[in-house]
Amino acid sequence: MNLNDLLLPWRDVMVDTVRLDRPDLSMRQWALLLTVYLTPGPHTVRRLSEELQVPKPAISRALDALSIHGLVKRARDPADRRIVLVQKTQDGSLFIDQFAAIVEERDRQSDLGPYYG
Amino acid sequence: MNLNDLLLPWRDVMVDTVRLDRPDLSMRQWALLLTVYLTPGPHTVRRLSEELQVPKPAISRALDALSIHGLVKRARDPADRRIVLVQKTQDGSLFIDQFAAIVEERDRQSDLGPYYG
DNA sequence: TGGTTTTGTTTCGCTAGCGAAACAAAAAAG
DNA sequence: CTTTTTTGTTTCGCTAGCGAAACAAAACCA
Repeated sequence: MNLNDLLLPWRDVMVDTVRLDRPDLSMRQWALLLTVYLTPGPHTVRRLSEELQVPKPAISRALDALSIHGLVKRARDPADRRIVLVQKTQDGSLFIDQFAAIVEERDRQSDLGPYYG
Repeated sequence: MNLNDLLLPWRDVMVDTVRLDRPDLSMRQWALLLTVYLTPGPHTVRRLSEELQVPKPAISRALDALSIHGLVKRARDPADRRIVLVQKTQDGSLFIDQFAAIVEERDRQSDLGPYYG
């Protein structure tokens, strides 16, 4: 598999996400969002900070940004009220689905090859 | 194909690129970089602006950032000296190759499935 | 109870990036 | 020549994001 076949879907998806009007997220915010939606929880600030290898304040700020767009929400752990549990939202699930649709479409195009585009 | 199979490689690659120390590029800068390296040229500021649907000054600034990291270079078109041709560099090619290695590795992991991780 | 640790947020000074508008340089048109 | 158009950069005021350090609140410990 050559470089183009491998990376072209990535280019296409990135260009699509750059183009669209919707919330333009930084790479960190994307990584955080996808982690919350695709990997098993519970997702706490501490765990996210360790997993992404990003300082806690940066996680906190990124959560602010994602929350403003309604893509995630914070909830205190009732068993230990220091802990913040990062949770999915309906809007966030929709956003992820739309992103998945872009990825799927671009993957499909790439699989067909240039002669069928 | 479910949501996880489709998007997990994306999450993993984004997390990897967030983690690494090397130049942390914005989504726009990534889209621009991959466009220059993966699609046929010549790449002018105007064409990139139209293709990414991003204002020209934003392209110009993104090129500044990428140039500082040595990932692309600018060259005036000798035939029409208004035009700036955006060109690949050796460092940029290396950077792209490293990114491709991450994508390949993550795709491979995903193809094996969770039982072989 | 009074320290200590853990967890997450806020503040601080700073840098990078944004869109709109103004600008400079080169080429084209008249 | 002298406009006019094309191409890309710079300036402007502003917002968002950064890491380090300080901070607040809850839980733990002795």
